[in-house]
Amino acid sequence: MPELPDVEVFKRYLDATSLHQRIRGVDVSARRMLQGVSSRELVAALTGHELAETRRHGKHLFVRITRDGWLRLHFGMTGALAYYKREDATLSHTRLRLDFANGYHLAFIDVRMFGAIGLVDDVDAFLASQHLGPDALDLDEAGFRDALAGHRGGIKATLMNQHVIAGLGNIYTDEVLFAAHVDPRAATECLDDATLRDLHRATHDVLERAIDAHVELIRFPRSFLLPHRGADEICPRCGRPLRRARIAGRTTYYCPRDQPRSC
DNA sequence: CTAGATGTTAAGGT
DNA sequence: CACCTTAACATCTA
Repeated sequence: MPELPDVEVFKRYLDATSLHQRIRGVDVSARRMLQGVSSRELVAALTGHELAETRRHGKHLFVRITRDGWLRLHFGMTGALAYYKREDATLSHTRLRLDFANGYHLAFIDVRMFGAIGLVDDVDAFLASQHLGPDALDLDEAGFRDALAGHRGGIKATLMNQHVIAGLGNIYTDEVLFAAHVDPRAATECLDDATLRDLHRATHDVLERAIDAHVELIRFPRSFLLPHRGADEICPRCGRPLRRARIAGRTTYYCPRDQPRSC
């Protein structure tokens, strides 16, 4: 479920496993996922070089290749990384595999292939060209308020809009709204300063706690909404049934009693 | 067999 | 123009 916390965990995983090793071979097995780069160019850019550092912005992960260029990974709905030693092969749904000189492999796995693989010269230029908003964890309270200012849609749609703030998806937007007691159907423009302040605080708290929990459901705080997504679940705060609705085009869980803040 | 699933984007409607 | 919903992408699972 790659939203900001998941991608941050992938970043740390890659940092801990795959930096500073010579790339001996590259296998591109999903040409359709390549964006703005040919299979041949990607292989040439990686082969014989090393991964040197990583950057994350929202749901995008960038990996610098010595001496120049950055590999860009977007994880779509089902993307993930796997670092492993077994020679025998290819984990199913591997779309890009790097073979390191030490015998290990780094695989980018993506069942549904909604993710993307690219090569960029300049990360900041890429972010600007995509009109991506600031990373959700980089915003202070004033920046958060400024980012949301002027958006007339519903708060759920605004928070999920990557051009406004980068990193929140369906799951964590629900979690942030739940933490701040805000009705997901509320209009963004009518939220008062106190509510915006609490939404900002909730965004940081939720994302940081999710990263700390390593995005493993079992380790999430019991007070979170996430473990309770599903039919017939109850609000972990008030014990009443959660409501499931379609808001901003996505399945939304919220507590009608505990998330009253609106206009 | 069908419906729905974490993301993004284009297209069409109000 | 601003906003909303739907469909599409590819595949798996309940």
